[in-house]
Amino acid sequence: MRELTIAGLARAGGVGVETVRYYQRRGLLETPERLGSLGHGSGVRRYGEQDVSRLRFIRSAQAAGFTLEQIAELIALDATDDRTRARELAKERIAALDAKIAEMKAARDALSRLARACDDGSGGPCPIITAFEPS
Amino acid sequence: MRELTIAGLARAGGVGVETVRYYQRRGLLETPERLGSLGHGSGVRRYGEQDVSRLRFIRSAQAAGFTLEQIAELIALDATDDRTRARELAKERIAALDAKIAEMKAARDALSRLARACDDGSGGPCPIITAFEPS
DNA sequence: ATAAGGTCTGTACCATGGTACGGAGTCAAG
DNA sequence: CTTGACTCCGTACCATGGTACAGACCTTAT
Repeated sequence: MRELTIAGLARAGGVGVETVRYYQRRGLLETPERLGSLGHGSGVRRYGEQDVSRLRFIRSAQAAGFTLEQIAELIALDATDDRTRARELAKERIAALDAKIAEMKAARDALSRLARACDDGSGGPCPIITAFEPS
Repeated sequence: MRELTIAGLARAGGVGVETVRYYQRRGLLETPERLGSLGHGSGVRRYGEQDVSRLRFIRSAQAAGFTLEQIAELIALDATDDRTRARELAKERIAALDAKIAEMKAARDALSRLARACDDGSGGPCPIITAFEPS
């Protein structure tokens, strides 16, 4: 454990080094002490499994639509045991996610209709703008 | 037709006046001539049904994940009859949408698991970060 | 022991999608 | 014919989530 340099951590999380540093600045990832090979405290930072899983969590939570600020709260929350708040945030996000998913499905269907209408075979119109009008 | 002022158009589209102007600057909405009550060309711009439906289209397309730049292309495309390109864009976006929807469903399920785990009833743990790990 | 390549810090810059504001002009009601 | 609300225009500013240096330092292989 604690064997990765920042580049390794970034690779493991599928992000760039600068992004890791950015998350550190935002308080989403820790910035461990710089450890020299002889303990003189001015070496390089090392990261381990904890950090990798935290980084992956950040990416997943982003995919779930949480902002970085909310993710910071989730991480803080993970350390405490405030189940009530955790559930609250989860439920809020589930509702938002459900709404967004429905919206995207509707958009998907509109696009699907559009693609079919604009098939070269049919001689009909291919009206992009009206394709999104409430059908 | 062509009876709305910019505030009316904005209201009809559910956006702010500044947003309408922004879309005009981006070339997504037209900026008609300023018409004075006596035709002296220095009055106020008026907007009609076309503009409203265009504005609504912009919002829907945004919900579908198109960027404003892509939306500009869609609008331009709507005027031409390039069915091939229209289909292409639609299909691209459908694929992206499908991927995103799947991702969001996965996130939703992770959150759902989390909310259940953090139910006050269960005495178990309420581990936010690990809730997102590939189950 | 030196050179190459990664790290660290600070700061600057970027794209996207707005939002705000000052100052001048215009319109509509009283 | 004034007053208040709205419009127009230009420009500045904002939040979010990064991305990109430069210059100094550290580590590692040769």
